[in-house]
Amino acid sequence: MDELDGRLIDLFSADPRIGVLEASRRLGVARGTVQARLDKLAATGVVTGWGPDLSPAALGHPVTAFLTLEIRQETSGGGHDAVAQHLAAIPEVLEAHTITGAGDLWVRVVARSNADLQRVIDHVLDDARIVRSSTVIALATQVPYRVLPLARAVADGP
Amino acid sequence: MDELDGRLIDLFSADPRIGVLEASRRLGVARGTVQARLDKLAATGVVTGWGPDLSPAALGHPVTAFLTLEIRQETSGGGHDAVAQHLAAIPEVLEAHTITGAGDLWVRVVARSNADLQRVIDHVLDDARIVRSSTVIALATQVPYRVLPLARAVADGP
DNA sequence: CGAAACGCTGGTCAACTTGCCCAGGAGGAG
DNA sequence: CTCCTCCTGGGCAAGTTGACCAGCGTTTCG
Repeated sequence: MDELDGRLIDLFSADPRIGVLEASRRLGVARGTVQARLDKLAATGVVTGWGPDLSPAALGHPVTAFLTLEIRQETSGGGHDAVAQHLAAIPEVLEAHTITGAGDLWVRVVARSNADLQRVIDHVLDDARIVRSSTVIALATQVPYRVLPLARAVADGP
Repeated sequence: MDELDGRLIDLFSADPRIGVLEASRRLGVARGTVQARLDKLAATGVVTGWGPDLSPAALGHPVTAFLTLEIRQETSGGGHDAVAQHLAAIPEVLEAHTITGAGDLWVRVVARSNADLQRVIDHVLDDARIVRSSTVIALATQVPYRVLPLARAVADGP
């Protein structure tokens, strides 16, 4: 991940349609170099995919909420994984992580409206292993999700 | 956003390199149709981009944490935006939203290690408008970020 | 009912890009 | 010094793209 990789990612993030040849022209390097760098970035896992970025809002789900779930402590284990499976089956669940604290789970959900959010939450909580939950609603996005600045910082060196 | 759009997004998510022609072959529709659908999906904002997906972990930042910030109440307003600008300047800040509750801000950060996380948090809190903060560290990802299931649900109808 | 609008098909065309190959040069490591 | 890695610049066949077009079935609307 050197400075050329940084400029390469910058370029493709700003203009993903350009293709390898055009990128090599803009960066002033040979086409083979661009191909090799892209292959390496994919091989090292820095670039995980080129799929389309989807907007939940444009899909009719403009409401985002964060749920914090408390999971029943079980000596048999597997409680987390079982709940995770339950969550993964709900399309409105976009993301879920275990977090520090008393065996808690953090979940990002979206919904069509505040009323619809109630339905989604009910669906999420429909699992006996969930003991308690709290909900906060995201009002506005101050910083949209982004990794590019981090990539720049890493590429431009410490 | 009908069923064909759903299959189209599915296809390009699973195999972004295929191109319009190959997609039309696999879906059994004319090439012009695929082009028109993709144009429309982009025009309606459902597909916001085709940029490379970057992995913070592969960039050397495997530690994810969520910060909840309490912002000083100001009658002059603009406190949120000013803090947002402060946050946007920090590469390790991947995302920030205002949330319900007492004027709070929710922030996602990454760091190179738990020790490095301290440095990042210090950096985030270096703003006089931030009154209080709490931190939780993400231990494991139970459900990775995804929008595809939601897109399928929307496409396949209510 | 009839007409217009719309979306899809299946075809053409030139221009471009891709994937793959190669030999050679520059720079660092042993 | 020599090996090794990376980058360059070139060439090739095959494939893809973007832009068109006429035709046709369906839906919408006056």
